[in-house]
Amino acid sequence: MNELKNISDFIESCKNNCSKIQQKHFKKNEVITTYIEKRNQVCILVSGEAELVRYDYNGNRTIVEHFIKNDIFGEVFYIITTNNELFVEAKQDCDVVFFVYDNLRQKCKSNCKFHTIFNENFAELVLQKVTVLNSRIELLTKRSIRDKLIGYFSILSNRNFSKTFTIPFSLTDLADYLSVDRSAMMREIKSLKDEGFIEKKKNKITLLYK
Amino acid sequence: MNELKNISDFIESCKNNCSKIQQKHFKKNEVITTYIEKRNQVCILVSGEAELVRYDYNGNRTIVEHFIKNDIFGEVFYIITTNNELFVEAKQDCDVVFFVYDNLRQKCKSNCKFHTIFNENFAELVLQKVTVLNSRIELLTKRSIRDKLIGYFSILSNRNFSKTFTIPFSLTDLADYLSVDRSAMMREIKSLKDEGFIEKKKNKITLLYK
DNA sequence: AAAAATCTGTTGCATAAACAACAATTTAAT
DNA sequence: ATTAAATTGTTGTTTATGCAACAGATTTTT
Repeated sequence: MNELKNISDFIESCKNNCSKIQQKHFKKNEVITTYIEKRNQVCILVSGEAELVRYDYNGNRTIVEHFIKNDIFGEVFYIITTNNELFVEAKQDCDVVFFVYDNLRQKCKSNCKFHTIFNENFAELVLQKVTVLNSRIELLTKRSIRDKLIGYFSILSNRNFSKTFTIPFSLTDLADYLSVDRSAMMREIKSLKDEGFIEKKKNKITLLYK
Repeated sequence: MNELKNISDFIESCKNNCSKIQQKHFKKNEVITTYIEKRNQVCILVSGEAELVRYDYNGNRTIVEHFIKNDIFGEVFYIITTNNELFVEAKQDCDVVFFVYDNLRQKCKSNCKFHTIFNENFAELVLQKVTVLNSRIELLTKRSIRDKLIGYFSILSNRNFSKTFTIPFSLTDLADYLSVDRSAMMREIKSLKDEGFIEKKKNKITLLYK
């Protein structure tokens, strides 16, 4: 079985091979897709940065997921219920590849490279996604803003093999990602600094404990 | 491709076929497995009821996941970081099937039915899990206890195709599942009743809106 | 290069949620 | 059948978080 380390490169290499794949370019702030109807769409971020967001009736914005290159998303991963208004927004200019899950699973008539290899690796990709989602649930179930911050910092620290790391988005976005009020979060970050748990220079954090 | 509607039955039908599968019985309250080392274990609940729980330093208990028959879980689905103390507890007497992910993916030497069919369906199973996890994230990102309750009730209502449904665990457990304080949740349920949004008889809820 | 927009940092105040504690009820164990 | 354990329902008090608002810094747009 071929390992699919870099999906984007792989897709690039066989894009003209399969007629069922579509690629589109999006400018910053454009809406890439919405999760409203159930079309079983699968999307892969080939370049750029995007977020799955939700606004509630109070105008609270939640960053449900944050996507970077090679990330896979789309409605296939959701049970659509009417109370959700989810859409994926381009944070930077993006290239996105679309295809439909049903087409993917059925063997392509032309038996193309894309379908064969992708099928072989799909389970692994989805499994990967499950681990990410589980970490996210870990975070969201923490009871206080402080615990959420510490948990999130710990994930970034592990991912970076270092006590120092950079928060991959703005603090405003971080609050929306942790699903808490920004000013309350800022206050908590300040306490963590004052109490000597962390050091912070712009978006660069250093953990001072353990 | 064979559809894997009922995993437990399928496993039962080919249990003696493959030496790599292990089945164990657990009594209520026993610990089925812990997510501490990364052994890539995959578990399937063949019968009974179990929960993935975490206790934090304050003694707060969180029900991270709730498993029923045919649910699939295990460390494969987690990135292990030392701050987590996750374990799966039997809520009722359980039968659980264990195997290792690496063994699963490699074709079994004896080319057994289990490996073949399971492999074919693994992506679908994991995809299913992703949708469940995404719904859970949806819930947990809601900003208030009230919104979490309404969101959860809405999921149960949809799943049941009815405005009336039964909460599948105790109210104490529900609070641990929504990751909120029980008494605060009770107060909120009371408000929902008083304001005429819901009706409640024991664990049976009826939605009175929309 | 100037203007506009967004993000950061901070604060006072309001309020939702946590904490703590207990009685009543229900369920499980002996 | 009785005791023990767990769950439910409730409430007063405390605390953490949300809300609102603003000034200064930074980034983006024109």
